[in-house]
Amino acid sequence: MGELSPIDKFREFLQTKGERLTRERSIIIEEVFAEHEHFDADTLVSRVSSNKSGRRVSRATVYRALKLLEEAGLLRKVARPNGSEVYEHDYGYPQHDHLICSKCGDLIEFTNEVISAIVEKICAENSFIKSGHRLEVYGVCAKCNAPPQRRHRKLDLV
Amino acid sequence: MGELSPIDKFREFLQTKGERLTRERSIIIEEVFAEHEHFDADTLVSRVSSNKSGRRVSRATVYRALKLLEEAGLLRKVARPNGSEVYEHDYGYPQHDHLICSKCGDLIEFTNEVISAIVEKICAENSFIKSGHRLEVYGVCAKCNAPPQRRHRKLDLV
DNA sequence: GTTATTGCAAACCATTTGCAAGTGT
DNA sequence: ACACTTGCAAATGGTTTGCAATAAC
Repeated sequence: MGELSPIDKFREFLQTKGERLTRERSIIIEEVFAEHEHFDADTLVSRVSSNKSGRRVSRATVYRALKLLEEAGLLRKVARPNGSEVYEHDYGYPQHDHLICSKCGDLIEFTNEVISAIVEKICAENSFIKSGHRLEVYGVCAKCNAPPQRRHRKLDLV
Repeated sequence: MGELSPIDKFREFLQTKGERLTRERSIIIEEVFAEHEHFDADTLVSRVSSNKSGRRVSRATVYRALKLLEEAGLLRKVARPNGSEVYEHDYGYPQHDHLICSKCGDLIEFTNEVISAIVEKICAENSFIKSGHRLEVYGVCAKCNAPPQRRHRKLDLV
């Protein structure tokens, strides 16, 4: 069985709900899956506004589509580095968690099977039916934590 | 060295910032530490409004105080079961994480040292200076997942 | 043709903020 | 006295929604 492409998965999802794959939704999903990186609603709104097709998609429609994409299992919210939620692909990508830099806002992904296993065990012990988890580690990334770098380092050589 | 009470810890914190322990802040911290349970800003607002002393504390002041209590290390945000953030005591309580029931909104605490250890290791590997973490497990708790209980079970015995 | 979807602008909701009056040290 | 804090009401900012026009099936 070949894996469905995101858009086909979405089409399938919409069909089971009696909803429609509109031009706007196609544009949105195309932008969302153009690259595998984290994004927030606002960023997506500007990306679909400057869309090559010249067609604009309203903010409201983007928000409505994001909700559907989450429901469909194509996206998931993973963090809120600066207040607003950040999404990432949740279709065809392995489970992972994030280190969140409080200075630059960067998300660093990591995977760890042991954590997942422990979470499973804890759920079992509590008769808790897990649907997912989110592990966010806060702190400062290596880059931001580097010693105050000499500015204009090249000048030292002059 | 005896542990400071929350209010003493707060007083100390305020002093180092050149800020004051006002009546309003005292009322708030008393309410916050009256019992060890999760709460959100809105709940706290109503609790300090129906305060026994008859004195009201405004919503703005509660929000300002919550921010200070977090800064002081007395409170931490732990989850957002229904959108709004939930606080809990973070002074004198051991590190733990939560199972979050999507039906009843309950938070079930659990502790696991292995998870903390793994998180430490991952941070080290990434030269990430950790300040804290938050592990939220989503799903349905045992209570909500129970088979639709016969209503009025006692009637069976009649 | 019927029903879902869009864009707009207004509504929402939690949280934050400016400011004048009040309070802690 | 002085600087910090309060309450109020208005502002904010991200997200949602009612509705008439429009598009998918």
